Amino acid sequence: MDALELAQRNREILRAIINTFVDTGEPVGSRTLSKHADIALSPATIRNIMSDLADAGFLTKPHVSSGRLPTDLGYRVFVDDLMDSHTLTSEEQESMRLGASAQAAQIEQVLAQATRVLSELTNTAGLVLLPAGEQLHFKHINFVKMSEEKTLAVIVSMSGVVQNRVIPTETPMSQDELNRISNMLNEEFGGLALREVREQIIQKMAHAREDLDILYRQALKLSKEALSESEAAQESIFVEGASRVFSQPDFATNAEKLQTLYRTFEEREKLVRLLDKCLESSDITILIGSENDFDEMKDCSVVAQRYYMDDRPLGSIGIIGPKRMRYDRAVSLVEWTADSVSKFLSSGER
Amino acid sequence: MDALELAQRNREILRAIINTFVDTGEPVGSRTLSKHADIALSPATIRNIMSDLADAGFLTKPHVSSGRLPTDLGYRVFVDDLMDSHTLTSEEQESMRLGASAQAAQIEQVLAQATRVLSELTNTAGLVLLPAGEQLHFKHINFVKMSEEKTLAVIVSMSGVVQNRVIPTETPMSQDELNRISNMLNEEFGGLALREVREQIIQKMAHAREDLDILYRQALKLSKEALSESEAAQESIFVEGASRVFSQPDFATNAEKLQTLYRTFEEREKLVRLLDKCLESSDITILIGSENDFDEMKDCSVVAQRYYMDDRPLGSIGIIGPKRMRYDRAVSLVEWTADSVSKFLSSGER
DNA sequence: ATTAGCACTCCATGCGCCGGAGTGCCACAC
DNA sequence: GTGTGGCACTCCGGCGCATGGAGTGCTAAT
Repeated sequence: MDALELAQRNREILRAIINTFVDTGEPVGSRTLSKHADIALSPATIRNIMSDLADAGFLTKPHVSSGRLPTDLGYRVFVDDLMDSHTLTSEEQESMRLGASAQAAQIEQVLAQATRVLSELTNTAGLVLLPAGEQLHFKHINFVKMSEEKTLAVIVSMSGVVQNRVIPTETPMSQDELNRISNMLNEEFGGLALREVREQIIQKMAHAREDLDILYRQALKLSKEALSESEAAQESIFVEGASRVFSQPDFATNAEKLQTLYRTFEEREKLVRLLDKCLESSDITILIGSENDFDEMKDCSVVAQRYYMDDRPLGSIGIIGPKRMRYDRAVSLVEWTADSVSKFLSSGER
Repeated sequence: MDALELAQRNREILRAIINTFVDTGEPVGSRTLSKHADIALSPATIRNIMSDLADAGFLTKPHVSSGRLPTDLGYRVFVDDLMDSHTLTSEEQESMRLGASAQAAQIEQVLAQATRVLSELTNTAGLVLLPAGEQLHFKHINFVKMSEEKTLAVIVSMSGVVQNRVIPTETPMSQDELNRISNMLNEEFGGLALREVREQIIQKMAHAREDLDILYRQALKLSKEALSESEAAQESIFVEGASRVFSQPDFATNAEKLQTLYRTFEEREKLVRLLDKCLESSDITILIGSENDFDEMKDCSVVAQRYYMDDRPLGSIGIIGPKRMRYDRAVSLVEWTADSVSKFLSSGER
């Protein structure tokens, strides 16, 4: 008999356990729970139910004679089925107001601010994956001559992301020539996705015989360099308020865990991978404990959501915190933030 | 009678104490020291000397019956007078080779790599203050029209630093006009310090009557916006390997200290202030413990040095680690790194 | 089915004890 | 008077032990 299917009451108990555990951080015992307002059962009965829930894999206990706490699976059914949806207070909504000050800001600044607020409100680390590579659309390219051998390419995307790369140049060109090349490219490729631009360049280079303008061929060559694999190199992430995670009582006591966690946050590479995963689904993504693939983060959960510009997903924004977190609030706040950011990026405000 | 002035022997003892303390991390006692090869004195004698050194303020002890460890002042005389100068191994020198791979790199990447190596070799956090504001010289400016109300300014400095700012535009201009404005400015201001450019713009705006080209006046206005106070906003810093500091036994045990230290590293503002201070002197700067003005870092020391491009100081590079560090190695490595970076930035390699 | 009772387990805390490392001081020797 | 051996004293840290509290699992009664 499936503990979940059968008994509404069991679900109620599981929910209560998780709620109080999230609240207190202590394993919760049957006595404590029987005092809980909503539950009019004796400790003994609750013990039986707890035992069932533990058999079903939703609860566990740190040692044989202590209270229960949720397993990853327990949290999973909680967020999927049991959780009340949290409604944001108007202050919370207000804090996310991407104010008039941001009016003239670059996309990075908007995202950074949103992440900061998100981190503050949830008391976890705020993360945002910046738009990169495939997501970007070509707006403008510009070349600056740094020396005889080096040229700086500045690529501006429609969304306002600016990338720089230095490219070595074999055939020296004057700044004037570079300017003319910029102009050509801007007219030709404006508005296309970077991927498309890359493809077109390769095509055109293949077709371009000597009958073509030599400058044009230079232009193709330069821009190929400038745009090559720029996605991989540029996949980047902001992290805001990581120290909030470290000061959570769940970690602050355990020095080694803290160390490895700190290193993971510093490297960032794994965080990128996590947020990347969240990019795949249009729904909000919740990864609880070991559901993410990284052992050193098995005590953390991730809540993240894509953000858009004009219905095109650009990146993802979310939080990472201890497994023991207020998932209801986290979900609402992340959704609200992703929404605000998307609206801001898409609206005429920009 | 000054313990330092008088006795060469006392200095020898102090040096030995600091060396072994740096090595072991344990307070060092008279017995331990008497076994030290260089010291042929009985524990009792050493105790007397230690007592003198403690009276002079160079040593202290955690509790009444434990070994001695250096005070900040003790470290200070150590680095000033007692320290042997460390000669780098050829591997160490080799690691700092800013290799051919960096050939075509931007200044940020060079600095980031140097800092990473520095952090690895010293097992502390590597820091670098990026060139900003006053240090920068104008190379190229470029405007991209983002929308009717917003223009993106891309400023490239001689050293290869790229800054972006979005500026609100009242009078809409075509991309073509913007290009012409860029050209004007590039010709007019190329090579000047940003500060000078700002000054000239203000001067010229004051003098510019209607008899001047309207486009030129627009140019001045735009560039003034683009360059305004850009220094304050852009003063920025790289931190690499902060986790190395946190895992030092000096901190790893003390959870609260760790917390505040994390936060300090995350905010970065204080780190900027520290490195800024190091910019003032052309000598290598060593700040031991409370010698820096921040209480939360009174258990840390900073070793930093300016780096140059063509004899112009651009920023500073260094490390921050626990007070108990190998100052001799730190000094050599920081000097060597700053030197390598300066040579790289100044030489024809760029 | 639910509950009261009971024996049992485990953790955390506090206490006392003891050994080790180190100091400070005194007296003695050269 | 400078260096040294000896000795009493201090303090830290680890260990064993007892104790109380929280909680469980099981059984028997309602």
